[in-house]
Amino acid sequence: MFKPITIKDIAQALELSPSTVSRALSDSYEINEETKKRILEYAEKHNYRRNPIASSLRQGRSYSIGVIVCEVANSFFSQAIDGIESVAYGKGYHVIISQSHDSYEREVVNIQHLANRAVDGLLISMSAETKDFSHIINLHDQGLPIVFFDRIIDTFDTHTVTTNNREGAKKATQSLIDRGFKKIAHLANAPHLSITSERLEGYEEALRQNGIALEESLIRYCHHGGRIQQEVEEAVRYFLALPEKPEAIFVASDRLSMGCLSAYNNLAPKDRHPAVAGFSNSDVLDLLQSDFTCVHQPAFEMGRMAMELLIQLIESKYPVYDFDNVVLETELISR
Amino acid sequence: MFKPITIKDIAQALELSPSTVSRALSDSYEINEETKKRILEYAEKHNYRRNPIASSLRQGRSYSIGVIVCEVANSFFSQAIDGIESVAYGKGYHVIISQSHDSYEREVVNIQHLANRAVDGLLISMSAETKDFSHIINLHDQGLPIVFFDRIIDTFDTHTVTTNNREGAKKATQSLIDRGFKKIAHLANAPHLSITSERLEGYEEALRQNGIALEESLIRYCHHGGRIQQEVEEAVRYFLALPEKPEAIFVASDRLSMGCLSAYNNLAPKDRHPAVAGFSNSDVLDLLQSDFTCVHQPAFEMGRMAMELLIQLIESKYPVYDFDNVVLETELISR
DNA sequence: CTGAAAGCGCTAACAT
DNA sequence: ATGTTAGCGCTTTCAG
Repeated sequence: MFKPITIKDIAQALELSPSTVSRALSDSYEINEETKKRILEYAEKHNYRRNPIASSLRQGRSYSIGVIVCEVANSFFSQAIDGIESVAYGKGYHVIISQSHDSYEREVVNIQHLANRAVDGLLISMSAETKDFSHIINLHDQGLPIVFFDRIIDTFDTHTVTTNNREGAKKATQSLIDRGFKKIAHLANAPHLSITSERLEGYEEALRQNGIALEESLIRYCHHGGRIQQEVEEAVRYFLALPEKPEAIFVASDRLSMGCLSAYNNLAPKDRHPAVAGFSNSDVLDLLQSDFTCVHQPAFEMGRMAMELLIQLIESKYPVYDFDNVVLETELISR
Repeated sequence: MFKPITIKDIAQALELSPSTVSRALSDSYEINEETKKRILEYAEKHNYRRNPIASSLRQGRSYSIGVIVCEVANSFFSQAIDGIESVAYGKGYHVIISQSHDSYEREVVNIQHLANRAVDGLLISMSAETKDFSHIINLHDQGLPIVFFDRIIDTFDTHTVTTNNREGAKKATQSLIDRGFKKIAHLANAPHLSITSERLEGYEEALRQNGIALEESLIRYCHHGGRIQQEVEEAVRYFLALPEKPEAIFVASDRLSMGCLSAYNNLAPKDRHPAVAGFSNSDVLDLLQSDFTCVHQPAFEMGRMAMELLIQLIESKYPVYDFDNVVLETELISR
């Protein structure tokens, strides 16, 4: 029904060859300024748009990259995506976003889908459920450039962008200790995530340095990253049922904080809510609980960096063997 | 570096022609079951993936659709996207998400980008800032299928999916009246949005039916849809400075509710906060203010429907002149 | 039921 | 500085 104008049409109209037109449109130095101007003007006037599909097929590149995150409705990831896009658009790349919803199955399907869709590279933050990495390793082995951010696989030779999770967790826990709390619980993410163990370490270190004994019974994991509110509620019920209830909780993520505060709201009167500190990039969570202290990750910057590293990989003429593992610092926002 | 296997490779290996292989792979009835099986098995074994770019070029279709929303970090839109994806994946379409951040400029750029990127159709929810629709009209005139959802342009002949905004607003306002409030303000979205006038109508209707005089001075618009927190704060300051402060506010959107509650938190002691009811698909807003009554839109369903209508347009053999304007009901969730 | 051949729109090596 | 030609991988007439 609608037939866009092609390079051939322009060539015909201007009595030139398609190659000349193609070159002029990509501003090749070989083309006479005069001719170039004529072509550009004609193209502009007739609203010519390069057909990216044909171009991709010819060049073997799609100028699009895929992003896999657990969900976009999450402050951290939406900010990271903004960072990714800020770089991508500038360099002529298109960003295709895909959500795993922290489900292993959907992650596999989506990654296949994207790879299949001929993206030039992948930006991945692992789903909480994923324990088997073969679907990613396969693609990587086949030569698809991949950069991990936030939730990484450490047994993987490629660029990564993370935050200093250990230090962030330590700061958050320390802030609770400074407020006089001793019995500090930890609501953790899925155990096999990179961020989980790092944040756990920071929590433990803070306790140790303050001479507080670590109690395993005060640590609860959420195997689906809080995707299922029930698992968070169970953890909260557990805390509430303890003979010695925690005075404070260090929560590992935004989503968990949300679920945790919500569960306490439902299950216990306000005066029995513990103090909470946790990782969060939300701009509303502090409203929920006015004394909510949060560890803020530089999400935008992380997205930016990850995208830049990915483009580096994609555009490198030679195989890259030297990988960057960027670690950015967190910021503690206390009230 | 990485060279995927092609139809030609399979044809060569099996001593068949590429056309036979192609047909077998798309399960054509013309192909001998035996041959088909051989081909499918070989393809499977060698991990063949159809090159979607070549396929698109040939077929003149990309099997991808573009979605433009103001932002994904918004419960309503993220739920709508889930709905869109649920249909898209089932029908073999790919979804490319793009955010306008309620900025006219970004909306134009992104829509161009998507159209340029050869999507088969567009699912659009207008940005709050957009008053000039020519960028969309152009594409539509060129034959690009477009379906609007939530924030529509009514002077546009195509399918639309919305909620009954008037009725929803009326219910929310009525709930405030039922709680005994008489002086009810309205914090509205950008004035030129379709949803804004409809929700305003509902608000006015509820007041009228209860014999409450409409006071223009109690209505404040946020021209950037609350994208700029400052504009929300200004409105709240305005309400707080009124000689007769509103006892309750009907807020037009999630984002505005967030900003509004946040602003009150910062600007006034808790006992001076008005009751609030508003449109929202958030699962946390009620935690902010326990008596927050919200009008919930069937976001997932809206996304689903919009996508189905779009596919209908795309796959229709003949030009479509008969358009559906689906209106779904809202649900009032009161506390 | 299978094959040959053309072509989607663009680009790049190889002329000239 | 411009043109010729071939081909990316796939689909689809048309022919057998």
